[in-house]
Amino acid sequence: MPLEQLKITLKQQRHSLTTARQTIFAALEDKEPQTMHEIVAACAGQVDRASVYRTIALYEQLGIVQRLQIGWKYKLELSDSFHRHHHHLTCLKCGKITPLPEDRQLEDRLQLLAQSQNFLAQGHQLEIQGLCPLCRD
Amino acid sequence: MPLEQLKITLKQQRHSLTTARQTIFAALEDKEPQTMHEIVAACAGQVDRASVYRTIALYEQLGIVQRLQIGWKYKLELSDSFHRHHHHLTCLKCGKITPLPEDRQLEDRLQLLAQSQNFLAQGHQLEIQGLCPLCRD
DNA sequence: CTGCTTGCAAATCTTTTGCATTGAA
DNA sequence: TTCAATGCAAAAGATTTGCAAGCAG
Repeated sequence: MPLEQLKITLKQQRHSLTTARQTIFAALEDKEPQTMHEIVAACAGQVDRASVYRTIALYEQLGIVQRLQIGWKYKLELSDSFHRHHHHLTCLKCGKITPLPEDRQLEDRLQLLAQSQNFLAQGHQLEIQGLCPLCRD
Repeated sequence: MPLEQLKITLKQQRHSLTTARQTIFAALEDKEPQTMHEIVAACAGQVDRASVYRTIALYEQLGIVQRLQIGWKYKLELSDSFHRHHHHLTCLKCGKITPLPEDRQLEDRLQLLAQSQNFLAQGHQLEIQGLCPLCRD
């Protein structure tokens, strides 16, 4: 149960599980990556804008959410501990975001590339832009 | 000569090569990716903030510069027509950005992945985050 | 209870726009 | 000369902060 995992993660770092934090978590669960604006809207009437920002910052710090560059602006989604690690395809025409299935070969290659530069890789972000099946015609 | 290429690209789309545009181009040439703030600072006294924004927007539209998510904020650099296509490694500790050599195998894999979803890939962005050789110790 | 969280309002920072003026072709 | 491009100032939008009040543990 993902809510359970949220609770544990917060507890571990001595943060409390408030209703505002649950609301924001719920707004992110099982959704495509969203903009701050969308998250604030989703919590309208329940959580103040400032608290959304504060909570998202906390969640990023605790590795609960991750920020992605999707097209022009950044968007937010639950991180790999809550979703399976994945990347996205963005349609440049209609803006639709499609998750990519995990690809071992790709992941291994990235690890190797980092090593070739003597870097200790800890994470990565990838976005492929193009036209979705519907828009490519 | 890159300046020549800038001139041609602008002419083709019926845009003129002004001194402001040259200044901004020069500020981007042979540099690591920069924030808007840095570009504005680099042009201080020569080009107004508003013109920097307008010019960068034009350059993105014409494919002269590209926007990257580097760590927390986005940064800008000349695009692949002016630089060789590449990706970056970002050090999470010192913030240093290192370009990665082009990797055919990686690029092919990405193309294949997009195809598997019936997407027409037109571009992609990749950032690997980790610790650079100096900070990993 | 007690201190961490929140809401609210105000302050900052970033980006965009309107408009009169300037400059490239 | 002519219209696109620029500077300046003001508007709009996004994010952050101070502080008193509220809630979780």
